[in-house]
Order: sequence, then structure tokens, then C-alpha cells
Amino acid sequence: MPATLETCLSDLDCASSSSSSTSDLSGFLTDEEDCARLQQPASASGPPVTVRRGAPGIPGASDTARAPDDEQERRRRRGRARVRSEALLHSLRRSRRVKANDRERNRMHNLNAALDALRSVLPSFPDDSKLTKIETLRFAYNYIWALAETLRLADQALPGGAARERLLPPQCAPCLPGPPSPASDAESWASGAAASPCAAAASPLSDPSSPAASEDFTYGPGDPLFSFPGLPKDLLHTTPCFIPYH
DNA sequence: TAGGCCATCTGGTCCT
DNA sequence: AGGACCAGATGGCCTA
Repeated sequence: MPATLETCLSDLDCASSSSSSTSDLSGFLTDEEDCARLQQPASASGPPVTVRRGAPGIPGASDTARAPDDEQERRRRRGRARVRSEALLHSLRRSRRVKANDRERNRMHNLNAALDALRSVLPSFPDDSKLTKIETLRFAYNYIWALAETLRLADQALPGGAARERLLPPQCAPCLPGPPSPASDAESWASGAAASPCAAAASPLSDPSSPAASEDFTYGPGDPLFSFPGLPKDLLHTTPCFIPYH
């Protein structure tokens, strides 16, 4: 049990006769005494009022004569205090769980919002069917690879990284694998790209070692997730980058 | 109706 | 200590 809960519970036990600390425990009251206590208006002046059952002013009811009854009463009070302690423990756990659930819900909503944002920048399909989460991730993965490959091929045609400068706004340049220094040429950028996990080969389908040729991967050429509008045709069916599908 | 996808709850673990 | 993250469980909804 967490220390804070123990502290709270011991505090509750010590202050069990105080009505001021029980205002949020009305759902866990165990008997009429507790209800009666809570019905007392919280008074800022003076000690809390404790309503007790029985007849405190009955003549002849001395302490010695009522000793066995007192012991029973003490036991009953201890029992009620324990019930209230467990109720508070349950209440605190419940409260934390509810808050944690709320945070978790919020977190998943944020995650879904990010996925929606990702979907919005991916090419859409004619049937306009919404990509599932896993499809979105796989498609984005492959789409990024295809874009990078487009740049790589373009840089081969325009040495010196000119294609990157023409095709990409400055803020996007760091997003793709690029040359480590301005002095790097297209070849070194390409080799850098090849070092990335995405760049197994330029012609993956002709390469038996490519993930594209592996049965471990579900998607392949012809799958709609491999069609990237606006990209060179020779890239449409070459996808060396696959997310393993289990 | 079975299977896929999803949202939510939940308890455990890790991190700050 | 509290929040973030994660994975399993569960139930609802939809579609073939």
C-alpha cells in the first residue's frame, strides 16, 4: 500500500470523530450515526458535534456497570473505523484510477489526432476509404521512402544536391537523409541514404535480399498503398522499405 | 455470424 | 509521488 494512502487512512482513523473530514465520504457511510454526523452543518466555530446512539444521560448507568458494553462499543467503533478506512482507500484508488483513465483517454486522443494529421499529408485514394492506423503508419513509411528515393534519383541527374534545393523548402531539408556537409555530393548523400534502414537497395524487387522479396511482408507491388501520386513512375512499384507484418 | 478495427479501462512499469 | 507509457482485456460497431 502506498505511503500516502496509509497516511491518509491513519489520519482518517485519528480524525474519525470529526465531521469536517468526511464530507466526501457520504457514499461510504455505514450506519445512521455517520449519516447523522454528516447531516450536522459544518461549524467553523467550536468542536465538531458527535451524535451518539443510546441515552447518555440515563441515571444509574455508571462506567463500571457498563464496562462490558463499553468494550463491545469500542469493538463496534473499531469495526466501523476499519470499514471507513477501507472505503476511503477504495475511494482514493478509484479517484486516481478515474484521473489516470482520463489522462490515458486524452493521450490516445492526441495520438489519434497525430495519426489524422499524418493521414492528411498522405496521398488519398479514389475510394476515399480511411486508412486504418497500421495502414497509415506503413503507408507513411513507404511514402517517405519513395519521396527520398525521388530526391536521390533527381540528385543523380542534377549533381551537387541541386534537386534537393529545388524540390524541398529549406525547413524540410533536415527531414530527409542528406549529406553531412555542404561539400558532399549526390553520391555521398545517396550512400548516406543507403545506410539508413530504409534504403536496402535502389531496385529492391530485383534484389532477392530486399525485404520486398520476403514473404515476411504483406504489401507488395500492386497494393494500393504502393501507389504514390506525383512520383516518378519508375518508383511506383519499387519499395525497398517495408514494415514487417506479423 | 465471424473477424477486423476501435475506444476505453486497467494494472504494471518506467521516468522525471 | 505522480504522470507517461505500455500491453492485455473487453465490448461495441461495421462489413463481408
